[in-house]
Amino acid sequence: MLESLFLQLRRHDVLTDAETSMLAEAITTGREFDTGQDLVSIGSRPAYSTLLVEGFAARYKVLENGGRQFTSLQVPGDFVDLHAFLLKTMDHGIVALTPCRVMLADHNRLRRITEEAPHLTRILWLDTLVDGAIHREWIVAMGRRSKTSHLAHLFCELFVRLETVKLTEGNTFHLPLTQAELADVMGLSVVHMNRVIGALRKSGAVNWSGQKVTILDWERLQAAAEFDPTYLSLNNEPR
Amino acid sequence: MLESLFLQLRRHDVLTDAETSMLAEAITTGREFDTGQDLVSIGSRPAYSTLLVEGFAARYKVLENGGRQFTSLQVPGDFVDLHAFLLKTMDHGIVALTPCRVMLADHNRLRRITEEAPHLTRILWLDTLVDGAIHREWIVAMGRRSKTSHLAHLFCELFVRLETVKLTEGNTFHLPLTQAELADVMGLSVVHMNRVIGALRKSGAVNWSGQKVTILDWERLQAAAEFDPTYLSLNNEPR
DNA sequence: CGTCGGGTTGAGTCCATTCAACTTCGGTGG
DNA sequence: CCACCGAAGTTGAATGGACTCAACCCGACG
Repeated sequence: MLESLFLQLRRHDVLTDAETSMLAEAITTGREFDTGQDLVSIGSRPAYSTLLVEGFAARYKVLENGGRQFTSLQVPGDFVDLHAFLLKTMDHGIVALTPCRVMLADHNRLRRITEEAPHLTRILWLDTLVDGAIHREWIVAMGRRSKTSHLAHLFCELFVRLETVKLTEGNTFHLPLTQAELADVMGLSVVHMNRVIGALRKSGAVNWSGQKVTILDWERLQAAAEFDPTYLSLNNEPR
Repeated sequence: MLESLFLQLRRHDVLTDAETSMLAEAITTGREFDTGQDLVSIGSRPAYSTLLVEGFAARYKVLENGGRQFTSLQVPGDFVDLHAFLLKTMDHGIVALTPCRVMLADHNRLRRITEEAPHLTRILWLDTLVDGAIHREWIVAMGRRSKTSHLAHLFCELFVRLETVKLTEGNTFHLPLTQAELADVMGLSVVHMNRVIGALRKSGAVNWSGQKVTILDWERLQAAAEFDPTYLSLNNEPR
């Protein structure tokens, strides 16, 4: 159940057996959610952090006019609300985009880790820092990239992140989002989202149909996106 | 020199004298930068983290077409690149928007803190988590708020953050940004930025002229921005 | 007095939105 | 078996927002 998490963490640095088992012991009972349910709801003060084990989820905020904005997409192995361990109060919700299986890490256990396992603590801290780095990249994409470039960047990012947790096959990956949900990622209307997808499709670098994204020309996609994976901190080095 | 930092950290939780002095000892020599200089440059692997003591700075990325996007604004007391302690490689630059004075925290000292002072470690971790929360709020603003609402939100955020470090006077604060720089925050052209500012000014909730922002009607500004400061984690509680 | 950086304004173009219609596809019930 | 339905995707047309290009204002400063 925890392989995805460790695949992610071990891309950043080596984990000892002791660290692995200490973290594994902190993560207990699972739970399942249906599509559309909140894994974590806004305003809550969870006593545990949620590890996404299977399925896709997203962090979001809703405005008074009904507009919804996703602030991140979460894939298996992501600690979707590790930040709540210290932020205490959730300032946003997390919704299941597909049926999801999660496991829970008790905050008391996490606190114990910070007291007894400094290196493991740094790795968990790093995990939240990568989240922040992704946020920054999204801000850049929303502010200064063209819409097709933004979409291309998103595909690049998802491909790399899913590759880490072995959820790609060759140059394809499963993307169970509707165009309306993607619009809530990119801050567009559904109609325009559809046209941006059409444009990128026509460019020939990538195809997306039936929940399946196929990268036809990685070089060209990466160039269109100006994608530089540095921000994902994928190299393994002492932290 | 370090008051601003401690004002910020102490809004989140109590710091003991031992923690205060341990952190203070980790933060050494200062340095000064002129407007426009990079405090930290993209691609670098700093051996220390930079604490902004005086002045305004911003994190940014530049795209191939020359477009620049700020991903955060930094005010005195902000650890502008604490994340580099674990991310190692800077994936963005940090530029001085005014003359800046900074101090440096050696990464070896920070590592020692993670090994000897778990609670202080959690507070520093929290500091980076608040950064992430601000990023999320910016994503929401860029994606789904109207432009005037986005600007109003930014003013609310800056007011609250500057209030924490005692850089407000009544309902005014000093904002040493050009409209072009603000445009790089909001992802707009300079011309349109100017019009958005004009619109917000005309609404009467806030005024901005000569580097001085005056909030004329906080209630109305906050309503226009749908500003909820929860994401800044300003309540003091055990972390 | 002239220059330069920053701010402001107008006009025209392009982009993104809304509203609306229509398609496709799976699922469900008569 | 097929008729119907709803969710997702696609397309067209009209409106309004945001961009570029360009001009001009203004105050600081040499």
